[in-house]
Amino acid sequence: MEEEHYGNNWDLHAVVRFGCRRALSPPQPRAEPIVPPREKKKAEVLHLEKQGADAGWCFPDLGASDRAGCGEDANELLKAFFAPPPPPPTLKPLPTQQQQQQKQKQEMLQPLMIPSEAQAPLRSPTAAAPARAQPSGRPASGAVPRSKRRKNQQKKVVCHVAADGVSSDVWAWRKYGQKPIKGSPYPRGYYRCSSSKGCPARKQVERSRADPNTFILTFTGEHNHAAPTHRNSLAGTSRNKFPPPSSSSGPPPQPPPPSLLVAGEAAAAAHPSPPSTSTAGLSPTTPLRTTSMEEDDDEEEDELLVEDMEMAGEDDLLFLSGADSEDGATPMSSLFDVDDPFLGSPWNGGGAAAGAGS
DNA sequence: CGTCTTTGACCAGCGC
DNA sequence: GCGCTGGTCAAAGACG
Ligand SMILES: [Zn+2]
Repeated sequence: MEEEHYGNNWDLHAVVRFGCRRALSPPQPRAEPIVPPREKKKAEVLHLEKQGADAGWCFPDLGASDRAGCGEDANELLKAFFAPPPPPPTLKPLPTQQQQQQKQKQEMLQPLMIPSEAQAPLRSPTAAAPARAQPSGRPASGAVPRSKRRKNQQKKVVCHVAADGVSSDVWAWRKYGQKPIKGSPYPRGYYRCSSSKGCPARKQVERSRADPNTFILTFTGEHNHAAPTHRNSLAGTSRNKFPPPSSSSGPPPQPPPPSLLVAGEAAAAAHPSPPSTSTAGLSPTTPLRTTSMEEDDDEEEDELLVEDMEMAGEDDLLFLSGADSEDGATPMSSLFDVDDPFLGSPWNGGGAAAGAGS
């Protein structure tokens, strides 16, 4: 049930919105009561706002961002994540706390994130890192249980970034899942660090319901390896799936500036089409292959400026917000496909979207 | 050849 | 105790 609903809803909306992102920028009139009284727990979230990837992407440091200097700390952390040079391999299991997305949504609805009371002042002592692990139920699988994913105790860093920001990281991310979220018209994409096999770092990309132009990135886990100077995988990386000849989807994508790197997750999220892969990584030395995507109008969003970093004093989550940037064409490829295969957006030309489909 | 993407199904956690 | 949601895994397909 929900899926169907979501599918229809976010797909269309997403597609449409994105298509007109700039042209129409109506904040979604969706007035849904997204505030389920269900979740009210504690979560450690850091709220950071950022605009402009170039300005400085921020990466989450799940391990260190506690709440105390979240602002500066967070920034540094973020930077560290983004910056390939100094990657401290020291990662420790971070305490984890989970947050409720619905709550996030609420915050997003607000003009900026307000950490204040919105977040609950709770926190847990530190739990051991989740470390995803094995499927618990699945027959043969790995060795770790699906993870002890505690829904409530995972430290996550949430960043709001423009579409381009989504793909701005030095790490390569591989998409391992996508699901519609109940309070959001848009689906959430789940990405894992593909730079290292055992890297527990995970990234969730979701389109902001309030600002379709903005993406909400949630980082969980820390990288246990240095930033990749160059992705390990070259092969299937940037796969761009262009839409079929039919359609119009618009002009071909423009070459994204090398500044960003990373592919575009946002693209996917926002645009249905393209490539997928969020490859990212790529350091300045590495050319990014990423893909291109086809963005119709917004290709220019790439700069993230950190506008405000507000850390919720007690939030366990780090919120970064990137407003929409407008410069930069960041190719996003597959963050989450908002395009959804079900709807097939016109952008893609009919469905080519995502690609897929398989 | 290798990697990544996509989709479906399962499981776990949480809330009521 | 049940139901709901979210998160992850796995398989197949596709692309570079
Ligand atoms: Zn990693």
